[in-house]
Amino acid sequence: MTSQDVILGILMNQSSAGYDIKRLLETVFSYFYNASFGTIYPMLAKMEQQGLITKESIIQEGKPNKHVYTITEEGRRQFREYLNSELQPEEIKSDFMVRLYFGGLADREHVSEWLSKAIDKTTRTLQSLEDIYGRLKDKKSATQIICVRLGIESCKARLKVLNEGLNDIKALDGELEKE
Amino acid sequence: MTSQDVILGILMNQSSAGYDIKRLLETVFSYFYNASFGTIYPMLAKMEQQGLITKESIIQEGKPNKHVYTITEEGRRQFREYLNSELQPEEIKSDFMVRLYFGGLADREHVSEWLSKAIDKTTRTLQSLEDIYGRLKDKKSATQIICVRLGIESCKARLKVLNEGLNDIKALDGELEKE
DNA sequence: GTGGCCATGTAATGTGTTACATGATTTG
DNA sequence: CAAATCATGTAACACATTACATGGCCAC
Repeated sequence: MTSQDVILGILMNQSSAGYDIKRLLETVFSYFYNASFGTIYPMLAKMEQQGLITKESIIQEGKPNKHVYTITEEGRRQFREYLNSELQPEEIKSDFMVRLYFGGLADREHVSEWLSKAIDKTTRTLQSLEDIYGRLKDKKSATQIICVRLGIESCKARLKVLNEGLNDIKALDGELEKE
Repeated sequence: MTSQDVILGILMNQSSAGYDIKRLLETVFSYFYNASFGTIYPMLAKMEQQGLITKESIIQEGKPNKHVYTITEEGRRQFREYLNSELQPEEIKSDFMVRLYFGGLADREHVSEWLSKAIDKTTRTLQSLEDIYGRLKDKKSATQIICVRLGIESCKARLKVLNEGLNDIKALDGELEKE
């Protein structure tokens, strides 16, 4: 899976401009995918050249002009090819988990701070996923519901362990202060 | 966090060769980090040049020779600097979740296959994390236990939703066959 | 005798991020 | 009046993967 496949998938459902694609990625996709403008805009230009999408310039008042891209038949074919291709393993790069693993080498203050930040972030992610779930529960496809539920349940499980972990670390701090 | 930080962290605990580092990453780290030989070997060479680590050649019989690297004081300083640096957000790239999101555009057979594969993989990951947990529960630091428990509970939550999801999809298939 | 494990390394390639450049409009 | 939002795009850079090259030993 590359950014091209993701963009094609989005355009399968509705024609969009690069800016809109970024917005969508930031909201719904942020839990499992991300791409910057520096990826999206050059990729859209490349895809247009290859005939996977067509560009339409929309002149807006009070706002910059938009380039709305629409998927072509060739683009649809390419997307179907992606769906038929081999499923790729998940790629994760978690600074937080790496630090936790090496946590024995860090001060307890640092560890507490990392845990607190992870709790904050996970809480916010959970909130946003639950919002999405509430809004889309009856409208969206079965697989999108599974997708959002996966995020929600993962966040909940994560929060449980994170909170217990933070308590454990703080308990260790308490013991030390007594001595 | 770059591969350099991870390698330094590993070498903080024990001197290792590139091959051993890869092995370790594949087992314990695989849930939240990964690096290929093409990253590890050039990085070790670069780090030696910069004086962060020292190389010792071990001549082995019946096996190829090994280059065992040991962290220097400068390397330790550099690693502490990493622990003091700003926590970086998690990076995830999940082909599986992307496909699920676009699942409405795919055949139900494909979706079932993806879910089954995800269930298999998660089950195996859970198994390996529980093995690690069993072995290290009493030996390792509090933060490493949190780290492994995060993986275990995430996998369990994931499995629950995946199994429910697969049943839902199969139920839809059943309905269709009746018609 | 084929394939897998041990063990290191290089080069080509792919892919993506960050920072910069531009500029009008709206919101606090 | 500063900052965010809308909107597009480029160029330099960082970083990593894949495939290749080498080669002995061991198990099936």
